[in-house]
Formats: sequence, C-alpha cells, structure tokens
Amino acid sequence: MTLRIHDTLRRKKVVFEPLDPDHVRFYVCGPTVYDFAHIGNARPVVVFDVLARLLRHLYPRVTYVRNITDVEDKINDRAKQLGEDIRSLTERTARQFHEDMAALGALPPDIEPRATEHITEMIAIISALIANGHAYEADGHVLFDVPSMPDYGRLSGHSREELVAGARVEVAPYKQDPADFVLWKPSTPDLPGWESPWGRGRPGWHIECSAMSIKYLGRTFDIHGGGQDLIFPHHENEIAQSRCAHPDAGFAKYWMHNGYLMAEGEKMSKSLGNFYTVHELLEEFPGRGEAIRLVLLQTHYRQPLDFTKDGIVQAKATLDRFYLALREAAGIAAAAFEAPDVMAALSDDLNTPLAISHLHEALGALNKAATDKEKAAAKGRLLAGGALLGLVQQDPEAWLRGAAEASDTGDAGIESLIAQRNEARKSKDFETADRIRDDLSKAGIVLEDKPDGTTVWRRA
RNA sequence: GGUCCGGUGGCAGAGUGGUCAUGCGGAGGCCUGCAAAGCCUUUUACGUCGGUUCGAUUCCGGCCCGGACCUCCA
Repeated sequence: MTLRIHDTLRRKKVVFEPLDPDHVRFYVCGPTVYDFAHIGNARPVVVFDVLARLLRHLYPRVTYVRNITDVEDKINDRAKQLGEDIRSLTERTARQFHEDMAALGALPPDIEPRATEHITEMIAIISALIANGHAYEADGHVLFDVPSMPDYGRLSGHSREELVAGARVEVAPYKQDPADFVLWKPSTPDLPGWESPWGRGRPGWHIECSAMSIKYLGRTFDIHGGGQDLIFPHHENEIAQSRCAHPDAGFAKYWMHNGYLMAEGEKMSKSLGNFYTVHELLEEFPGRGEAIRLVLLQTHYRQPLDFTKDGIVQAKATLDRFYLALREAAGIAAAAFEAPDVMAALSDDLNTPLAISHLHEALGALNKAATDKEKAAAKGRLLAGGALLGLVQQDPEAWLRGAAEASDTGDAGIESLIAQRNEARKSKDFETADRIRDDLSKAGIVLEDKPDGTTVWRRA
C-alpha cells in the first residue's frame, strides 16, 4: 500500500519512499523535562505513535527515536525556583512523562536518548561547523553563521532578511549577523557545564537533536517530526547545523508537523489557566487515558484542535459503545483481519478521523451480526483497525467498570445490590428493583438487564 | 509589516467538480415489567462576493472572521 505524507519542506502531500525499504528511520522531538507534559506535548507523541504503528505494519524494520532534552535554561530556572537538584528534577519529570504517555496508549520509542549523554557528539558537530567555516567563536560562545548557508530558511519559508527585519528580541552584541544562533555558550560554576575546546559551557537549544538523530539514524534518514511551533527556529536550525556539518548528507528526507492546540476555545496559556497537563486530566478522569487519546486522534493531525474536557466525556462515551459491543462478543474469538480500510485511511497522510469512522462501521457490523461467524469477522475487523490506532485494545470489562470512585460502593457492593434487585424482579417487586437501580444510577452505575435474566453494569 | 494555516449541518469532524462521510445530540418506531444497550427510520452544512464550468461546498480571485510563526513554547 502506498503511504502518502504531508512534507513540510515541499508543502504538500508526497509519496513516502524510504531511503532503505528494509529499514525505516524516524525521529521526533521529545520533551524538555522541567514540568508536567501538557496536552499540547501529548499531541505529537500520540500522532507519531500512530505513524510508528503504521510504519511497522508496512515495513520490516522501523527505528523510532524520540529524545529527552535534559539540559536547557528552563530546566536550570525551574530547579533554582524549586530549590531542587537539576538531575532530580529531570529524572522525576522524565519518569512522569513516561507514565503519562503510557496512559495515553503511546508505545515507547525504540531509542530514547538524553541530551546530557551526547555532549561529545554535539561538540564534534560544532567543531566540524567551525572547520567548515559555518560557525565562529565569539565572547565564549560559538555561533552558527547563518549567512554562510545560502538556502537557510527553506523549511519555515522565511528568508534571513525577513527574520532579521521581524526580530522581536534584542540582538546579542557578539553576533556577526542578527540571525546567527547559539551552538555553545559558557556556563558559570553554578550552572551545568562540560569542558569543551571553547571552555566550560553548555549546548545551545538545537544542537542536541542534530547530535542524537545523526548518532542513531545516520546523517541521512527518513522522517523528522514534531509540533508546528518547532518549524522555526528549532527545525530550521537543526537542518542548518546538520547539513553544513555534513555537506555530503541530506539529514531528514521528510518533515512532518502536527497542528496547534487550543483549550476550551481559547489559545492555551498559563495566564488563562487553561493549560491542561496530562497528569491533571488523568486525575480528573482516572483510567481514561484512552479517551484523551481518542480526542487527539479524532481531529486530523495537521488541523488545529480545540481540546475540551467535554470532548473527553464524549470520547469516553464513544469508547463505552465500542467496549460494550466487545463485552457482548467476549466469548467469540476474533477472526484474523487486516483492516484494509483503516490502513488505507492512515496511509493517506494519517487520516485518523476517517480511520475512526471505519472503526464505527466495524462496530455497526458487530452489533448487527446475527451469527457467530459474522461476529468473529466484525470483531476481528474492529480489533485489527483499533490496533493500528492504538484504540479499543483493553479488556472490555476493565474499561467498563473503570476505577471505583469514593462516592460509590465498590464492585462487590454493586454486585450485591444487583443480586438484591434481581431477587425483587423475580418476585415482581418492581418498586424495590427500580429504587435500587435509581440509587446506583445516582452513584454513576448504569445497569443493563440481559434477556437471560442476568444484569451487567458499567460506570458512567 | 512579512509569511502561513483554517472557516462544513445544534455540536465534534472527514471528504468530494454532479448518489452516503462518521459520531454525538434531536424526533419517531422496534425491543424491555420499566429502563439500559442494540436495531430501524428521520432531521439540518459547506464564511462572503465574484469568476471558470452544463454543474462548485470542492478549482481561481477579492473580501470578512479566527489562529499561528517571524531567535530558544509540542
């Protein structure tokens, strides 16, 4: 099946042709670990998780690298503010990130390198840039010489002149050109630093991704992804550094970027207080990470997405329908199925909303299936399509029962009340039966009487 | 100022030059002791003004509205 992806560099959908059809390599910019991941950090993780799943179906071998940036001035500032050791802050934040992303059903990348473990590689690239005449040392800093690269700005579509003209930030006096950016900067004794040919210092923002992508994927690899906000300056500068250090190589062949996120109809911002972290959403919706994942995949990855809590509630209800049908079919073995419809949707630039509509079609087929054979086929179709999206793979009973909340009586208490109610139903005491059901309903428990006299339940 | 993206039915959200998105919600029905779930039927769209065309929501242009980026926010 032909995979088409939108390439930021060419600004259109193109056919994906791997450099090596036996081994696809891609890199996604990971988090800078100084704070909880917010929902905007989660979008690229979930989107590129789907890409990884798809690529693994299409190609024999895939290497997916996502870094952790654990040296950065925001980390230093946060550590100082908290009075916490830098290492402790980055470790703690990275661990939390892993937990949160796992809750969203994102599989870990194949390699997750850390910036602080690749200082040597960064220094090597910077040295090569100086040797090539693309970087210079000034006032303890090493800067990339932007005018030395004629096609700088291709990815973002900004010319150097535009960037200089639009600059909002004061230009540091040691820069030869206002567009030049820092590769290496000096560190004071209280800040993290490493010995280098230019004295004790620390890396600039962009160099770590160049160093780590090249180390694990080679000087030329297939796909580089990230959020749209990284196009400039981060990815633009990554390209500049990487290609000028290795003029013979191409760096990333395709660039993919996910769209922005809003929250509750407004631009996410800390001042508006609508900056949802994944952690707090999981606290409010315990065990419902998959609903958050569904919200993120219900909108095409390049479209702007307005993230709302109501959206999570809706997505949870949608997943209930899927798991309700799967619970009904629990005794039926799923037939092997390849989900060509979901595959086709995803192969067209990750059209996850269309793919999800095919999941709904499979759900309809499962609900309408009259025979076990039809049920097995529909269930197989649903699960196979869901696997590509990382959806509907949980145990239906576990999902539907959810996590017990403080307000309810717990699973055993619920079972006991249901038994009481069924006794009442048998003796036609519907008043008592309905009272028990109403009480449970108020506690968020929904009952469903089956034709054979049994009753199943779920947490709303 | 420059560059770029988007505006689809009550809501969410795909897609297409001329029969259907899909889901939620609403209405009616079947089923049920009543519900719940499921099934069936049904309801309403393509910002605006022009152009191209036999025909445009889909292509082109203007305008309006919203958003993003222009040196370190995914």
